[in-house]
Amino acid sequence: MRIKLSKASDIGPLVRAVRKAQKMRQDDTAGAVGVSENFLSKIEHGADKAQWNKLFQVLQGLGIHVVLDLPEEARSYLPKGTEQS
Amino acid sequence: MRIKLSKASDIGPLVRAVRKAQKMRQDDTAGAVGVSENFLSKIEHGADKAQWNKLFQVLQGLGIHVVLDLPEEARSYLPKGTEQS
DNA sequence: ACATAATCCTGACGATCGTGAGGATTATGG
DNA sequence: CCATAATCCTCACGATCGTCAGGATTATGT
Repeated sequence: MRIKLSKASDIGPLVRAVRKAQKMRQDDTAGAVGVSENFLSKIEHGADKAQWNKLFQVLQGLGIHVVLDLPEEARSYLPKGTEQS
Repeated sequence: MRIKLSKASDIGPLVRAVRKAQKMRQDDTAGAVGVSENFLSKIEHGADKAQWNKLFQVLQGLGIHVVLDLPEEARSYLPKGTEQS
């Protein structure tokens, strides 16, 4: 299921949906993923100033893949060995 | 052109590739997007602790779309009105 | 090789983060 | 309706950010 973000804060509700689907509490997923419960709570509510690595950590922990859709013209400037998908 | 991120820092080189494809200097894109040249430089080199909103700001400015790929089970927990793609 | 452009690096500053702990508030189910 | 779970909120603290300014380093083109 692929969803395009239109605002930085759009990521929050998606995180929550996936956690709910996992039948987990903020408490455990936070622990399992390695962030504070406070942090996860703020994220789910759309806090958009979080640090990218922490946020990515949460996404990975929940099994959410991040895909970037970039203009075709950029292809030739990509570092070699860049994976598709 | 879709690329899946495997590390948080993977985003950097992609930003650079798109900027190059635009024939722009860090200087201008930074200005156009509303961040410092220093910030953009660090991002392109894989700085992963940047704030998500600033980073997203750069992606948007460059025309890079962010797509989240989440498990199908999460569908029913999504807030209504969630856009696909 | 040279001159200039473009990028990178460093340090300092104010602003903001993420965490932990504690208490309020809201859901859940018996 | 009540008890408990789950989530949220607030505060203070140390850590880190993003910006600016300046100088170094690396690319580019002639």
